[in-house]
Amino acid sequence: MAGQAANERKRFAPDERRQMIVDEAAAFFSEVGLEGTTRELSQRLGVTQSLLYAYFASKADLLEAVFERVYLDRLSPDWPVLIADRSLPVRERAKRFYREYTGAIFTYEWMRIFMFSGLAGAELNRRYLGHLAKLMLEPLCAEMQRAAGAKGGPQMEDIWNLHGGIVYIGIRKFVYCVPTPDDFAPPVEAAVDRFCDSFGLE
Amino acid sequence: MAGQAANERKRFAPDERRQMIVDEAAAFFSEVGLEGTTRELSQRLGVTQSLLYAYFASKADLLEAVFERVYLDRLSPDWPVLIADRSLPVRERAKRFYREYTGAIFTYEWMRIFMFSGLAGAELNRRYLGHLAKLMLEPLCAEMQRAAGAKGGPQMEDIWNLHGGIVYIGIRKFVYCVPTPDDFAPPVEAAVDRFCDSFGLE
DNA sequence: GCTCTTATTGATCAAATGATCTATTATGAC
DNA sequence: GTCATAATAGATCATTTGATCAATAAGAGC
Repeated sequence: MAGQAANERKRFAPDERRQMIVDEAAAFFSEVGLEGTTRELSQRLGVTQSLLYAYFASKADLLEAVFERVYLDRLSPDWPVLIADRSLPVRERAKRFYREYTGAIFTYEWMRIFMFSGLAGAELNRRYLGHLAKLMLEPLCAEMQRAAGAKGGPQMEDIWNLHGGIVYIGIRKFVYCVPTPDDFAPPVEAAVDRFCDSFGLE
Repeated sequence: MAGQAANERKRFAPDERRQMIVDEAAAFFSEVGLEGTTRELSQRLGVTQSLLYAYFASKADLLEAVFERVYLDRLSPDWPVLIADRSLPVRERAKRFYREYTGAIFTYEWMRIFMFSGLAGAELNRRYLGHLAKLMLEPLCAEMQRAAGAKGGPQMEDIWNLHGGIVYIGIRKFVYCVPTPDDFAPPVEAAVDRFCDSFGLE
């Protein structure tokens, strides 16, 4: 059961092989944590451990590549446009944004790698949250304030509360591994609805 | 700078020493993660690594003791009583509960150990969440439904949304290490208020 | 002050792990 | 088919790490 037909040496172009490694590494480290061993990863790739070091100078180097792959392009450039689109009620914009946003990040890999790296104190996490706030949440907050007018809309801390309530669904599912609704859309929309209701937003 | 006056051997009663170890272990593992080494822990205790094995059969055994110490008695028996106390409006009950609950769990140690062990798949986490739901959240949900009457109160998934929005404050602070309000009470109360408002609860 | 119990130390083992280096061989170019 | 390039394997090193055990000495009781 140890090494079956493992001696079939297959040769790949460097770019292709590199991507194979990063892909599998993302899946692997999201499962077992950032301290997963290079040996176990190489086994899952059907490849020698030493091969990893032909593509990455160190394990930290490989992890950095994983972070980049996982974080990169998760924040769609369409979302700031959507949030600023005043032809739609803010409520509808918020719903669409969070439907798409949760669709993008509610995956086993993303949720867990984000948590693992957050706990490890990765600077990348704070940078990501900073971008998210600046590009999506602060504009959303401003749009809601504008729509609320004299009634006084939400402050950023309120927006973070909305955000947290929604993201927590993913945490329950992928970090705590407890049952959640199969379809995320209904609870997400309900959360946005309640939030808008409480601020009297259209 | 290595070992100063480290050869001062101090003797403690077993119970006392055991508690010293568990206390320091909780602080240690919450910082560096569950893969922190027994050697580094023993250094912080000013004690030999082998001493740890005089009190715990294995590292897993020590970790279990840490989990127990961190989780035990976090859920106050007063809370179910508070939640069921119909001499107060549900809104007020919910506020008090979450003020006290966040006061109990919003610590560096608790938040991070809970995350670390959650990611590690610890059964203890799911059991804790099960207890929390059964003893606090489900009764709270029922009380809110009762108070809402014909208007139709929240479902459990709504309660989880309220809960998540509040807990997320602690996650931001202790896991992601990003700025949060110094005083948790205002955002917590605001979240409960919005939630109750949206369900038309007194 | 002496003795006895046992909390604690120091040395050590075996396995695991990140990393390196040379030998091998698959693949494309001609 | 032959050759040269370089992708890959295999062996190996130096640390790290969980765990064990005999030796030591701190502190209580007499």
